[in-house]
Amino acid sequence: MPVPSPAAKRQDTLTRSERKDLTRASLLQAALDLIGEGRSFTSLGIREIAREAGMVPNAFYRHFRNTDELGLALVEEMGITLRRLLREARQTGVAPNDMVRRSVQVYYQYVKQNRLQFLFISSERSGGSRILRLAIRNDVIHFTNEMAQDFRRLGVYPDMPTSSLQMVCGLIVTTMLAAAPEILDLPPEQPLLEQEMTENFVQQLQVVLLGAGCWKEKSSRKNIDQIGL
Amino acid sequence: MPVPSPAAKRQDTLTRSERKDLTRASLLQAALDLIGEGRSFTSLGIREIAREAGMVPNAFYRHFRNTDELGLALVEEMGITLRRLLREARQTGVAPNDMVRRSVQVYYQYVKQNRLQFLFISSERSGGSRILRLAIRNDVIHFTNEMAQDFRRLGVYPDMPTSSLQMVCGLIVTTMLAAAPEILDLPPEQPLLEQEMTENFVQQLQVVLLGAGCWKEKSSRKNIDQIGL
DNA sequence: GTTTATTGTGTACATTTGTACACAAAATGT
DNA sequence: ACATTTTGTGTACAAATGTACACAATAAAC
Repeated sequence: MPVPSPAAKRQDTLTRSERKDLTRASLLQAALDLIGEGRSFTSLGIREIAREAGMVPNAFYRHFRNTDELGLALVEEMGITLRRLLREARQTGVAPNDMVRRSVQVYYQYVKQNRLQFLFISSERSGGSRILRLAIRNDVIHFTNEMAQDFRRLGVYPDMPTSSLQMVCGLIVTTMLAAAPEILDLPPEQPLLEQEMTENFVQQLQVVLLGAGCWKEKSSRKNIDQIGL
Repeated sequence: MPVPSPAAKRQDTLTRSERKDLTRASLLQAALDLIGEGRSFTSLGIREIAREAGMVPNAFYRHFRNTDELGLALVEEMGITLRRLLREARQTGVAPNDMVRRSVQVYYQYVKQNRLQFLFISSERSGGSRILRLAIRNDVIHFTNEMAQDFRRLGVYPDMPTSSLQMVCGLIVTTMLAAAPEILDLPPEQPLLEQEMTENFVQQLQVVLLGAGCWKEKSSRKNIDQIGL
């Protein structure tokens, strides 16, 4: 196995697997582009994707066995996008007063910047292929758990048991993900609608966070989780 | 225009438009059945639906111009289903102590009973066709507003301004709708998973309702809705 | 330097799709 | 009673699709 100076790949020509990865990436991008043009992933065909990627239909099979497999690759890509979001959110910190509003703005920008990926998971999260759906749901659960860990590290709701923390984060994530398609459908350059929606979103998250605070109290007041509102 | 004794339609043969409505309904049902078999509405074709309904492809055009139009009819059907849910929930009353848990159980049963419709809106709410998406979103908004009116009538959060009430109901509806696909994907006859999921769902709604209570106080403490958690 | 494995191309074919057109039956309007 | 409209059928066809097979180029392995 040569591994010819891995830092400096050959000046002009790339190694085979590098090129393969490139065309593979262009297939993924082609699928995303088609989604961006309003087509839904579930209704995409092999030929369509290959055509958009500028290759002959059969080339598709060199990379994926069917569209579902390509979808799974997109889900994986989405996973790292979500993890990056969480990392950026972590750096934003938790201290300032209107942290919720800031986080919402960050998220808003993030959704718009990664438009195609959010379009994809928004529609496939409860859509077409069961395999994709479960894969996405899995990623969302991971995301939720990481968020809960962050809350714990940052000392948000320090007295709350981990399971409740996860439950609350699940609620937050649900709200976030539900906001994504509305953000994406918003007509561009409409600062009024934009602000209205953002404000609504902020308020909803504040309600959740306030509720989590009360929940903690109630749950510790009676040591059983049957609070019976 | 005869209108031949509208209460007693002709014994054996039905009027023309009645039969038309029947086949139309069978087209709608065929689409739902296909969805129930795991196919996604966006990827359904005219021929496929007509075949499932047991008619020749062209007959489809006597009722809908394309699949989107059929989708809109399904959305309309869904609208009355949602309204019925709200009516039943109203009759359940608001008084008892663990009302949330009861409501969740009612909703859970309702989703399972109207499985196909919830499958449909769950996947098309952020899926394929923009027209469908907006139609569904519109229905959801109506549903949310009716729920807010009910809250007002029943005296829940009496001091809360209407706009905040709508915001809170939006959060509840989001949570409800997000729960639907998970309910539908649950393997049948698994009371443990079922109970776990229900419990999580109950807790999330309790957090929201608790938060709405705190929100009211905070919002009236400072008369501006910029509370800055 | 020769062999082999990999990646992409071209051709091919059976299926399926949307839709157009002409037609049949039968209910409705007059 | 007759003419018309409505609703569903049958045939037809161009276009698109998934996939199989044989090939070309070329990087990788020996």
